[in-house]
Amino acid sequence: MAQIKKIAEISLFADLTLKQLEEIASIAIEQKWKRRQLVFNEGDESNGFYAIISGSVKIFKLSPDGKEQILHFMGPGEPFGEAAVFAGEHFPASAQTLTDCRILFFPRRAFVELIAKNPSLSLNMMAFLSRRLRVLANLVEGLSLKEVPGRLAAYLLYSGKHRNNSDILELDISKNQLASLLGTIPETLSRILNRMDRDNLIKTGAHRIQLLDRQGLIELSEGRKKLS
Amino acid sequence: MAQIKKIAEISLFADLTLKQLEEIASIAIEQKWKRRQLVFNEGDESNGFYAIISGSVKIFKLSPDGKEQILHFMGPGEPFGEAAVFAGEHFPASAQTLTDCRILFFPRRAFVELIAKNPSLSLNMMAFLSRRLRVLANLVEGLSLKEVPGRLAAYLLYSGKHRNNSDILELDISKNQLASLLGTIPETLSRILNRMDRDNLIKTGAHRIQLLDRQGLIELSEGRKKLS
DNA sequence: CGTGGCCTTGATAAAGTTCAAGAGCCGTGG
DNA sequence: CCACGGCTCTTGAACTTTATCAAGGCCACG
Repeated sequence: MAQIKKIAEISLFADLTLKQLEEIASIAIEQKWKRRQLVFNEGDESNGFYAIISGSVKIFKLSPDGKEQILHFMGPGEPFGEAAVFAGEHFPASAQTLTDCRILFFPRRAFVELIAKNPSLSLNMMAFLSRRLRVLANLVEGLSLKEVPGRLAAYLLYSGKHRNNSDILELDISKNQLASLLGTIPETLSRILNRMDRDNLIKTGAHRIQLLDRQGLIELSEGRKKLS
Repeated sequence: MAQIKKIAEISLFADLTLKQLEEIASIAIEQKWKRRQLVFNEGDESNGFYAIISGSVKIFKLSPDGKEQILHFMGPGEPFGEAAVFAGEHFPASAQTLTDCRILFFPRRAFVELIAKNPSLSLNMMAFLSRRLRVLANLVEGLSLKEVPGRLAAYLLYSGKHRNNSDILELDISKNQLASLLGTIPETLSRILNRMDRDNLIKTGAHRIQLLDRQGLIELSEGRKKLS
C-alpha cells in the first residue's frame, strides 16, 4: 500500500475526498524501476495500469527492423497503460523508463471496482483518455499531412518545454528521441535544425534552442512556408 | 426525445437497465443529416456528442492545402465526438456524413450527469475511448513504420469488411477515401493495387478484392517482404 | 587518455507526390 | 435512347522529400 501523499499528487485523482484517496491508496502497489527498463511490451497481457511518482517513461511502437515511433512521453503525476484496462486486455504499445522511476501500479480488478463507485474518478479517467486521443490525432496529422520541418516547428512552438515562457526551449530528451517522436531519424532532424538556424528561425545550442521568429515557425508548421 | 429502441441498439448503452435507457432517451435528440454534410469542424466548440442510428460518417483532418487524412469511419451503433465532451471542449477533428444519416445528439451537461450516476455507462464509455486510442496508435504505427504496401496489406487483412469470412472483400468506400485512410493519394493506391495483383497476392475487381495469398499479405504488412 | 554514445555531414537511393492526360462509368436531361 | 458532363480511377514522367549508408567529430565518463 502506498502513501496517500503520493496518490494525491497524481492528477488522475484530483478532486477526490480523503476517504476516496485512502481507498485508492489501499489498492496501489509502489514499484521501483531502473533507467531503460521495459515496463511492458506491446501485446503483453494487461493486469492493471501505472502512474508515475517520479521519473519519466516513453510509450512507443517498434517496427520489425527496429525503427521506433514514440507516442507519448510521460512524467510525474501521469498515468499510463490505462487503455488496456478498459479495452482489449493487451497493451497496444510498449513502455520503457527513461530514468530511474518510482511508479504506482493499480491492479485492474480492484481499480474497476473503485471506478464504478466514484463518478468523479470516472470523469477524470475519461478526461485523460480523451486528451491522449487528441495527442494521437495530432500525431497522425503531423505524420500524414506535414513534412518534417512542419512537425518540428509545431513541436518547438507547442511542446510546452519553454523556460519560463521565454523563447528559450530546454531539450530534456536526446535528439535521437526527439527524432523518434517526430517520426523521422536523427540525421534528418539534424539537417533540418541546421536549415532552420540558417533561415534565422531558431538559434540552436547543445541542449537549448532559442526561437527567433515565432511567426515564421507558425507558417512553417501550417505548411504556408518552406525552408530555403 | 428519441425512441428507446434506437437507444438500445447503440453499443455504448449495452448492459443498461430499461430505466437507464429511458433516462438516456429523455436527453437524446434525433437529427437527420443529408449525404456529405459537415456535422462538425475541427476546432468547433463542443456541446455534446453523437451516435449513429443509420448511415455512415467519417472523422478526418485536413491540411491547409486540402489533403485529407481520415481517422475513422463510423457506422450504425457507433458514437463519435465524445472526446471533446471530456477534455478540451473543442473538436480535435472534423466529421462529415458519407450517406444520409439518422443521428442522435446527446447534450454535454445532461450526459455528464447521467454518466456520474451510471457506472456501467462510464465503463462502456471508457471502453470506447480506449478502443479509439488503439485504432489511432495503429494508424500512427502504419504511417510512421510501414510503407504504403504494408498499410494496404494490413487493411485488406484486418479491416473486417470481408464477405462472410471468405477471401472476398467488399469495398464499401471509394478508392479515393481508402487512400485518404491509408495516408496516401489515389494515384499511389492504384499503382500498388496493381503491383499486388501482378504479384498474385490479390485479384482486383471494380469494388471487390479477392485475397489470393494471405501469408504473403501478412509478410508484406509486417515489412518482411516487398513487392517486386 | 581512450572509448562509446550522440550528433553531424555528405553521397546515394528509394518511396511517394505532383502534374498531366486519358479511360471508364453513371446519372441527367434533351 | 443517346449525348453530355462530371466523377472516379488509371497511367506515365518528372520531381521532392526522406531514408540509408558511410564516415568523422565531439564530449563525457571511466
